Amino acid sequence: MAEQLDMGRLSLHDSQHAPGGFQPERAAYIPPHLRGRQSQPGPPPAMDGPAPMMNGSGGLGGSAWGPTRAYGGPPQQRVNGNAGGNWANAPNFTPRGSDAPPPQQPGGGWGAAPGKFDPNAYGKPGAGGGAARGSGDGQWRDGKHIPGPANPRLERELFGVPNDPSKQHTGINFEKYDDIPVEASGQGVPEPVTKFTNPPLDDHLLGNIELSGYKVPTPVQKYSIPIVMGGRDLMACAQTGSGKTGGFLFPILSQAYLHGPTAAPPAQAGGYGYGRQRKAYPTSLILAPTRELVSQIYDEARKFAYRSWVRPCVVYGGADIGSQLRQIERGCDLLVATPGRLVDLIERGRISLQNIKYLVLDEADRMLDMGFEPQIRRIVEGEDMPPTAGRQTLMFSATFPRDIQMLARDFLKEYIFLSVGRVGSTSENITQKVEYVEDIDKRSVLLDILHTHGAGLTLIFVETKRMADSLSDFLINQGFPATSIHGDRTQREREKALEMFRTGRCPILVATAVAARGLDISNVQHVVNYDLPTDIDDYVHRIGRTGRAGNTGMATAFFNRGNRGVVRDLIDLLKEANQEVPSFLESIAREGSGFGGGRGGGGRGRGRGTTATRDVRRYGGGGGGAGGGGGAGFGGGWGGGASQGGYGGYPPPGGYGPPSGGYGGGGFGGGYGNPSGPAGNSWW
DNA sequence: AAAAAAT
Repeated sequence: MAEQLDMGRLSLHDSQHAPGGFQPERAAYIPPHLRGRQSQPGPPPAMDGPAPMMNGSGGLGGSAWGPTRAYGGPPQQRVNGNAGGNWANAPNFTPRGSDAPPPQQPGGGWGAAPGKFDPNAYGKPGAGGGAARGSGDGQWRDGKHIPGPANPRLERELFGVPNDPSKQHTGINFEKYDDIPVEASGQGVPEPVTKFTNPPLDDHLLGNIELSGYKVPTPVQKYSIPIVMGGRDLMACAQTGSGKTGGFLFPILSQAYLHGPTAAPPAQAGGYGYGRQRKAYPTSLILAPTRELVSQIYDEARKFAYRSWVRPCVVYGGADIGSQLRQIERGCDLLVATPGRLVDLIERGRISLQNIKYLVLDEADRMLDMGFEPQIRRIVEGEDMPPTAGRQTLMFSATFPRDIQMLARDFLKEYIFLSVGRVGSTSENITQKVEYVEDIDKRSVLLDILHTHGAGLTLIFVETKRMADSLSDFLINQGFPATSIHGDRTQREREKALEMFRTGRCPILVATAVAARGLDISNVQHVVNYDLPTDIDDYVHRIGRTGRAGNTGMATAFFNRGNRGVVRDLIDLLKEANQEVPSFLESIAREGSGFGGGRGGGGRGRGRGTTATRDVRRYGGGGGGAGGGGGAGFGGGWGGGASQGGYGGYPPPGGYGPPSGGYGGGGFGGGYGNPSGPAGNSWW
């Protein structure tokens, strides 16, 4: 079945093939070591003049960074002008090309005089000009970034029409984010930036940021930009909505624009016959857990890569692999992927990681929850990815349990630890209500709510896929324009449901956890937790779907005794957000069995169960911490010796700072680096 | 307990 999402995504590129022009059946692929080399006889033109516009000739770009554009179009050559280039600021990185200069490099290859390549090297006279490709159709030449031509149509697609609410950016930016607490620790933390300016950011990137409508960096971005641009590894505890996508895309792309592609081709033995090895060598890899998330990141990347020489690609399962392969073949500098599909492509020999300079693991905790650890380890440690010293690694995770610490220890080098406050917790623009509703009454109470708050988008969370189906069926039978999204629906159905919801044609969406995190849907007016999650972090994520972008939002939760496991966390959260705490919550909390409210005992004690964000190297390194004393008031954290008890309240009332007696001993049970106890994410 | 993810 054709995947609508995929088709939609790829149609851009497809439509950019030269109309009636050169359109080979398979993308012609120039192996990286042959790029930057003449494919046709003829003297190389002078390189010092302005970049020749190659209208009417298909540009077969030359970049060791990634495969080349094979189709006709405006200038696409990305000739390697910076020999030995190393735009990653990563220290100790040796361009591979200098180790293994490939044969047949007339006119100098890697390590030769910069800027002496032939911009016309891959001109294909008569190949016919096509529409500008937009993202990634700029060039790198003579050590300079030469952006592609403006493309109004694409600009509208990427950035939207001004004042079109359906295209407005949500969840980021806005000065109100300034009150999100951020704490950075580690050796040599650079000063945060306060604005989007050059320096340190590249002008072309700044232009795209402006087109995107972002005015001020979010707190994560203020810190991550100088950290990443300074060549440092980063472990950031931050959640969706904090602007972390920009937090890694901005510095990565800025470096790419400032320093150009690496001139190093992948050193590889064996023949490269044309059309034989069609392998992509991306320089940035971003891994994320869900298809929706990688799509979203890709969409952002396309904006910020607009007219640049960096070409973003996305791959994920459930969609036609053929079209993804073709997309990759046309050039792949920055790859956004779910782990499974990436492994598949690596196995097929279509992607090599040996040019990776930037590795980003987004929502790392979620990826481990979903069982991706083997694939992730394989990708990072078991393939041809450069070792930690040869790349820059950025990890983002909402929480920092033991297994994530292990991952950080194995994947990162001397990293800076960034702890970013929870967006939802500080904002009071979400009105949270908790109602006591027995299971059998939920439907009728929901109908009441839908009748009362008719206008606007309503997102309803349930726990099971079956419930999602039955509830949306019920609502439809009751005459409500509802649809549903969950993991048993096809990718196409999911996309369709989201689109119907986004556009308001189906203003009621019943969702499982698949939609809880990461989805940036604007204008959600009301989030109903029809079934409360068992994890308060999930609750925070869910209600974070509303009240975004400075709008006010409403969140209603149906609570009954089946949810008493979260009652303590819920109360704390409501108080923290200055919300009313219904008295039944307090009394049910008192019914609870004393210590820990049933949570801590199993060994997961996680402070209040919310995002725990301590830099273990500072606060938890000692091996002896016996599960943390669980400071007064933090219900969890009594897990006993091997738990992570007491390691973290979320920003304690007094803000960040060294842990004081108030919250636990800060002991990570068995100690950082020693996997003796139960796994950090064990079931309870 | 559920969900998601390569085929």
